[in-house]
Amino acid sequence: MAARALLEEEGEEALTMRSLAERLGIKAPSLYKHVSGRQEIETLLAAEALTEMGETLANESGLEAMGRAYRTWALDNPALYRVATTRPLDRENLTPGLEDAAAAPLLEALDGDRNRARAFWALAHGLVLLELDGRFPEDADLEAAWAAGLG
Amino acid sequence: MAARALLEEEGEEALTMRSLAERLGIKAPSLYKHVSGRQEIETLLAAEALTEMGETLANESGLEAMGRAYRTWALDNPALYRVATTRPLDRENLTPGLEDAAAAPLLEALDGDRNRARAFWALAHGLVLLELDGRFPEDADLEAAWAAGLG
DNA sequence: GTCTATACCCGGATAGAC
DNA sequence: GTCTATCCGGGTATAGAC
Repeated sequence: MAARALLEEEGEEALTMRSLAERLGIKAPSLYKHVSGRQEIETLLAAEALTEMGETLANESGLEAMGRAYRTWALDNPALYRVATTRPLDRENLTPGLEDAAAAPLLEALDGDRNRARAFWALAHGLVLLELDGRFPEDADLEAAWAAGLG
Repeated sequence: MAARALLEEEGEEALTMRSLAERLGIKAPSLYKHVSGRQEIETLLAAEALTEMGETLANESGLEAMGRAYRTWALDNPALYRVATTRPLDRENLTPGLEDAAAAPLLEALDGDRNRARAFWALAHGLVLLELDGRFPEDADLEAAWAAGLG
């Protein structure tokens, strides 16, 4: 989708109906013939991101590898990561099962322990967001922080 | 500060120069005689939040108790929590040492292990944000997730 | 499906009078 | 330290012609 490229090239706030239209070579009002509004675009983006993140984790074995893959994906797609994870999900307009499918690889790696899966997700989410927001000192050894959290 | 009450009563987006002025019974342009702009207000709020969070953790012993206290503070001050933690810190305009002071109690509880302290913070931050954003299922046992992460 | 025109709302910030 | 008047920018979305 064009929205994704716009998001990553110009940042989260640049995703507006006007700039998206401009990128597509049309005028903003024309967008409403294709989507119902901004919310729908964000839901589509979140779905795409969740699917990709699930696939990424499915390719790894072991918590350490999954953590590394999670971080890499997020740092490679920071704006999309935020759109997909830092706001309430519009579950009513999301393909049923998509959210669970994205979480499945991790849950399997943890033998179905949902509490540990939630804790792992939160740890990874927190580490990624704090890194993206520049909250750690410049000289912080983030690999070591990940290792400390997973150990 | 009046900004804090506004934030918690009406949400993060309600913190505008106009609405803050209205709450103070003056007009928006008058605010600029007291602060340089919106950024300064956010920095003051972040400083207040960090101080309080540090004090809150200083009153607890043990990681479990600190986790509980962290969560409680964040859920009691969700909008302020976000202002203070989900954006880059304007360190140049923050009292020197304030950031370190807020982190000190946790660092001490972990015998100065910065990596474990960063992992703990990230875990707590992730759990809080995912909870605030409604990302966990309604029936999720979040106490158990916290316990799983700290165990 | 695209356009133009437009309505409507919001925001941060400044100038200059009092 | 407050006001009024204003500038300038931004956003979502609709109506109606083509």
